[in-house]
Amino acid sequence: MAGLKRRKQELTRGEEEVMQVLWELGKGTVNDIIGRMPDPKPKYTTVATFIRILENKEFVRHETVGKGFVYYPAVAKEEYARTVVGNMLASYFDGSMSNMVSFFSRQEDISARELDEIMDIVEKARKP
Amino acid sequence: MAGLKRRKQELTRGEEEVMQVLWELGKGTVNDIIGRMPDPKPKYTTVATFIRILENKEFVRHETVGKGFVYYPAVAKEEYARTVVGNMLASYFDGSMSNMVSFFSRQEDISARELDEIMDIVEKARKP
DNA sequence: CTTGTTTATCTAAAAAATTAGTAGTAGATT
DNA sequence: AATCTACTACTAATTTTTTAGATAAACAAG
Repeated sequence: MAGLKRRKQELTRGEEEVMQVLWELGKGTVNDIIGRMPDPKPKYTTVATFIRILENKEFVRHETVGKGFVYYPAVAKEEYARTVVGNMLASYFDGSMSNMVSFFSRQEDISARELDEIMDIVEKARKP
Repeated sequence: MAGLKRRKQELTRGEEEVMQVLWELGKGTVNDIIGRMPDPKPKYTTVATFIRILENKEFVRHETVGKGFVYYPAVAKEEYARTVVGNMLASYFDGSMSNMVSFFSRQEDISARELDEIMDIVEKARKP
């Protein structure tokens, strides 16, 4: 478009769904991926197309095993999560993680156990 | 598709960009919205189309002011942020906010000041 | 009151994303 | 070797999203 510009290196929803399966599997063939997808399962060629797109975007690579290909992530889930979280924080919490935590704790969307855990994590991170 | 199913009540990227402006403005005409969009600005009818879609999705409403319409959000930014964050946590952090905080504190993506702030927030939330 | 301006609605073109068919190939099977 | 099978590559149809033109209505200016 114009004012409505794409954020670079973002996956579409379909691409992301395939990546999620591949992150879970570690590696696998197209059929392995389909096997992990919920019903109704997409056709082989549909998933193969997403894989091709993901290889072009350099999110996926493959190696030849026997007659066919085994695909695996070229971008770690954690690495992509950073992008996603960064965009989300920028869009909704002024780029600040503490703003986000603050909002959710006010909303009581975080359980007492979660709060305890966050407390521990932050304490440890502060004095290493 | 099939295995690749849409998450309900999610906005497309273009729709979301218009919503962001409307959330920022509180309320405004189509031209007000265009005025806040980055160059190159979209055409009037482009934004008007997104507004119509957003009204159908009940994310936006309007009132008549003078000759034209003034649009305003029907869904608060915070409310939609919950959906977005919820989906993100489910996809990348096993649904757990503390997992997310943990990951980012390990990555040293959170500054010392942010950690202090989160500490304060969590402390206060724990004993009200 | 006629002409220009603004703006909402309707329609549709263009682009992007999703889905899937077909063909070609290499290896397995009889 | 001829056939069958499983797979990748290529192509394309379909659907969704994005973009914007054309039309019509309301109002303002001369």
